[in-house]
Amino acid sequence: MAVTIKDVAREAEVSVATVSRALNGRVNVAPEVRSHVQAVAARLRYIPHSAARSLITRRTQTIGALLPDMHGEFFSELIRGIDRAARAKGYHLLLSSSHGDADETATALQAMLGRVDGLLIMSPYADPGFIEEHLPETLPSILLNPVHGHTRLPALAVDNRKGAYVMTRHLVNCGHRDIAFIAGPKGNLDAEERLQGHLDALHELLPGASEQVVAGDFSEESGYRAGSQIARLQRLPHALFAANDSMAIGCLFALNEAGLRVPADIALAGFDDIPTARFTQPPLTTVRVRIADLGGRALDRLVAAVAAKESGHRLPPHRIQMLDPELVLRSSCGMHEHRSAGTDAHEPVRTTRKRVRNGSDTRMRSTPVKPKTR
Amino acid sequence: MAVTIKDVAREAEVSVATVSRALNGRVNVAPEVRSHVQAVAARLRYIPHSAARSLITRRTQTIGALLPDMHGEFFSELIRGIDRAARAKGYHLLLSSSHGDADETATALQAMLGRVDGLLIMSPYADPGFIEEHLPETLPSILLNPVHGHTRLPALAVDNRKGAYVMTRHLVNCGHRDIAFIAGPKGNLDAEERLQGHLDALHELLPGASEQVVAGDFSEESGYRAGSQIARLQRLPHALFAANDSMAIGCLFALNEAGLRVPADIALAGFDDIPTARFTQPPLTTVRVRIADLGGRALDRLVAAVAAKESGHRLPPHRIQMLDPELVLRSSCGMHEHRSAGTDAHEPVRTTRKRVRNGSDTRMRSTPVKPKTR
DNA sequence: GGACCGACTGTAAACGTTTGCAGGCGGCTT
DNA sequence: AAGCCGCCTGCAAACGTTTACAGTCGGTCC
Repeated sequence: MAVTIKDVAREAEVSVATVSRALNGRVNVAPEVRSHVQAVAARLRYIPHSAARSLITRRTQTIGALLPDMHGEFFSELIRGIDRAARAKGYHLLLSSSHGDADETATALQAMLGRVDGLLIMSPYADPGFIEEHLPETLPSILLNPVHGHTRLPALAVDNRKGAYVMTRHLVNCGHRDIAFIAGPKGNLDAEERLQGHLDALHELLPGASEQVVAGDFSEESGYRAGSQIARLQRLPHALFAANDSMAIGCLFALNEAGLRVPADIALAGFDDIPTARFTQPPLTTVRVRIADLGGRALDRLVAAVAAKESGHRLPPHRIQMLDPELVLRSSCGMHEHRSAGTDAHEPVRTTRKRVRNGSDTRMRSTPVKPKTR
Repeated sequence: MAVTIKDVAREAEVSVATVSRALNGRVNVAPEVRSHVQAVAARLRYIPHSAARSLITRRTQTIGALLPDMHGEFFSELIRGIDRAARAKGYHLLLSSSHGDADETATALQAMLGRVDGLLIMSPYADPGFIEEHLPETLPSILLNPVHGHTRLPALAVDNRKGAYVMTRHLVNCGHRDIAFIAGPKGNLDAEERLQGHLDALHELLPGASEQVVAGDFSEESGYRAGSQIARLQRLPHALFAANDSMAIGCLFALNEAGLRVPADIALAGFDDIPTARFTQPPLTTVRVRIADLGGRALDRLVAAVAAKESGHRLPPHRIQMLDPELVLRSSCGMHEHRSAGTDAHEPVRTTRKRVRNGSDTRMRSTPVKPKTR
């Protein structure tokens, strides 16, 4: 049916071996033969059968991405980063997302196993036991956003703790002394790390301050509930730090409804910098995660691992690489009313600022910008 | 290296043929033999080599998705729809997105060719010439959001025209007589269809009304510019209809800056229902596109085409299938001030309303809700 | 002029599966 | 008791590539 290498060989009056060599850019094929073969292949619209090739070469030129059920900008940015990097390296991307539970994730993983050279895994269920159970030792894999205890796999993660720490420090620097935290779901690692970062900063910078943690689950509704609850308190906190932007936005609704003005009556900050954060009233101060970068770097590292395996080299030691998030200062934190952001300038890590398109953002990076590798 | 079917056969003391039949659920294998083989395969952690299988079966169980450079919710929803449907049908998803120009798209397409059973194409460059040039006749494919003249391929598209028509009709029903339109980029099909739908409604419902079309390019900035320009007019239109939400939001900023109140001074509507639309002040009336549905249906149809091809059936005639968008009524259109939404009830198509979570949305569907197939 | 060498090309094996075909074996029918 | 039939199993070919190895051919060196 389809045209194979044999058809090309017959038509070009050479052997299949020569066709293969000519088309794959091997040396040892006469230039005129090569161009002739290429011409014939193009004329016949020859498409190599990648399965046959994979069978003999034992590589698929495909990496798999196993992702959780995600929405919006976070998902699209992550994919963009992975996809771009994959194409740059000549790999295809096999995607499996939207897994609701551990079983689904396991099934999806199993289904990918024969078909990929490496695996990028981002999953709340990918704990060491799960990995041990379902992932062959020999398949190069990278974990994204894990820190699920320790696994044998290398990992890349956003430094949630540092991000939350820096935000809380910023709030303190703005003059807020009484800071409440709206937490994410119990058992969610991101949520717990953010809480921890907040508490660390609190204890360190405001010794003796009481911990005020309100429950939430990352949903807008839970933010709304937390906001209403807080608005009813006798003694209002100075500032609210929500573990993600969605909750911050829900909270903002509740505060508005209660007649409280942000940031005049109470300051507010979020985490993630979802696009909507720029458009709330007032615009939301938050923590930005460079998501596309996260995906791209993960892929680059995975490809390196695949290459290392094939050339028989020992893989470099499994490291967990942390990506620093950056503070995005808008007006909801009240910094312009209490103290200028300059207060943060005494922090030990170097900071950079730049004006961006919107005009109302001020970004601060907590570490020097690294030059892009490659 | 890896464990193959032969290893399983040797270990289970049967032939490879029996292993194959046992594992693939063929009939004609004794129950006890089957379970024994399964046990051995599991113990050995046997993973079938999918390339070898593809080679002989001539199917990859993979469909490719060729997508343009997209951001945010639209992208993630589309992928979600496709991914879910693919998994339900037992197909893998090979993704290639973020293509900036026709050459890049062609390269990505070529790279997919040997590896997929079918192709889902959404690309501004996928015109009939491009298709003819790069896509083999024999590969089942479906176009998403095209209507690029006519191609030999079946297609699924959002009915931009109808959506814009219905929105303009709604604005007219709200009492607005003087409606300006902020257009999308020239040459963009979505943009042109939306403009056309608006103009159709205008001419039909307000005969003799003058066309007021302001240029834009779908970016927030262009919406802002359009808004400033309109705010400076001697005679303000009653309503503004932006060809997408981003421009509507930019425009809203400009109107606010100019001291105009929405909807009291001027009504505003958008298109797409991006998440941010719920959070603007006032919340934005817009047109919702059920994107995940679009992706899911496209995949279902593609799989049907693949199956048809394999069973040798003639494919059903290539149809373009239109998906109706739905009106999302919030307060920016001023409907509650001029006329109640009930005015729309005389429209010929059936409408349904429901309260949604947010409490401030009223959705109207312009056609009856179809039961989910399967 | 013969041996050797280098550049190129062809032959054939191998990759891991699926599946058509044939054969074995037990039980049932006549 | 012989034949038949149906269930189950094994043998071996085939899928389309890549690549080790062998071979051809013309030229160069002694």
